[in-house]
Amino acid sequence: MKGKIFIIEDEASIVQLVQHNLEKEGFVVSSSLNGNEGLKELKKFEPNLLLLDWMLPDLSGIDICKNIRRDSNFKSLPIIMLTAKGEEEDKIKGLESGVDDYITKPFSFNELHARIKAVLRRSDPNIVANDLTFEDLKLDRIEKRVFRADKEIQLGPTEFRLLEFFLTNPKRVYSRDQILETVWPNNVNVESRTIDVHIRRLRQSINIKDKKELIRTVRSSGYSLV
Amino acid sequence: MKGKIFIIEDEASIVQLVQHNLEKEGFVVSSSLNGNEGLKELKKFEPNLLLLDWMLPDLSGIDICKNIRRDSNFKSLPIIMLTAKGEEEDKIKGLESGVDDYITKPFSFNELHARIKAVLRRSDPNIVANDLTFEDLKLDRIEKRVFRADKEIQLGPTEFRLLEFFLTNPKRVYSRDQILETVWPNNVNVESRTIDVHIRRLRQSINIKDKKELIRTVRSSGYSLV
DNA sequence: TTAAATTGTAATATTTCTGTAACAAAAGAA
DNA sequence: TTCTTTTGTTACAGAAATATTACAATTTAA
Repeated sequence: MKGKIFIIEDEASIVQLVQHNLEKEGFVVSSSLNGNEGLKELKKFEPNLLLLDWMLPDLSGIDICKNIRRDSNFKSLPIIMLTAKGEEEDKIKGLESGVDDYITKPFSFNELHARIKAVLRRSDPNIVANDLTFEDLKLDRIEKRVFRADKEIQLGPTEFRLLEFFLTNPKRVYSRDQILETVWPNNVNVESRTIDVHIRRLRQSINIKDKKELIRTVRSSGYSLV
Repeated sequence: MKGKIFIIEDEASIVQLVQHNLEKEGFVVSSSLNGNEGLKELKKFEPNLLLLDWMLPDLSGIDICKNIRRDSNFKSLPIIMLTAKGEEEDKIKGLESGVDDYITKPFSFNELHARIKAVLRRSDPNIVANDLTFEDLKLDRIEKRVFRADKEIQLGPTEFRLLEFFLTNPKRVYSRDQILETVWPNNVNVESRTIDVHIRRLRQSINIKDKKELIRTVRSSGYSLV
């Protein structure tokens, strides 16, 4: 999981291309072809970044931008504008609308990807970081390896995702529901008790003799990394 | 406990959906399907926020609104109107009826939740705050931890909720009934004396030698944080 | 194709929490 | 003071939540 990206763009071909490539990169992507609906879906989707077309059939990109900035829950949502050449870059550049970056069509996916990473790195480093660390725990997303005190640890895929999830927000307590929602593939129905078992497995793997327990149980609430 | 919300809305499906989700978020929720009764129940329930349908079978939303604003006990109760599309948003927007926000149906729960948080943040910051503090007492809702004079204190779930409850309104005296209503899960029947025991347990946990007692007993009324 | 690893669940064990009852103590009322 | 009401304290049994284990089914690797 490298974060969620929402796209509002009326050219279906662009959406398709970008969405497909981003998903290949590990992002969770959702999109809308028009402004009004997009705005609603976006708020439901709660992305970590928005790709926003400058010219839309109904609402203009700026209006959407303003709307988002006014909403306290999305005040700091990073936005990258997609503009067509000749759409007065200066205007956009100088805008007070609160855009984090913009890119001119046509663009290569690599170009876009680079910008996305750059913007996300600023706003929420954990989302794009290749390495997640916490105390003497280290997780390498590229090589899919986990280390505790420099000793490599073998984890199954689910335990890996589970640890990855905890590492993006250490200390925070997550309910079993929240864990299920983000660690398990969507619409998969697993018992909430199943999480206990995976927690147990994860604990067993990452715990080293004489080192402190890293996963805290918060009775009636969930688990957290400490 | 993240505060109490009352819903007056005649579409049972909406009520059910919203109520269920709000409860999952930790709010205590009560609702009514029509205006006249709703108004009565609301005043008994004493919510921190009201979700009010604009079009009701008996009373109109505006009438309810006016009634509430006339009642000195609820003059400043935050209200979010639920309107159907085409119900002349301008009118509502410009209204002097004293609505704090409004949302157009159909809406996503996330959208509603965001607005509720925004409105509550303005009217009663403690209800949605992540950290609650009072003197040298600190409660962290995200990490589910409690500190007294910077020393962490271990609390059971019920004691935690109890303290959380007191912290949202320090100094205020709460009757046992009020405490029961908001700290205990709905429709659970426990002896009112049970609260005494939990108060005792909470006291035992948060009291530090040489530090003053934080929970005050108000004979024949209840308890409060001082 | 076989062996090894991974997953979800159910069953069982263990821990921690809760509510109540019973009695003690304190505060008001008479 | 003495009686009455309310609150404090304690201990304990049952409940609830979590931990642990084993296992069958499935997926992946060899």
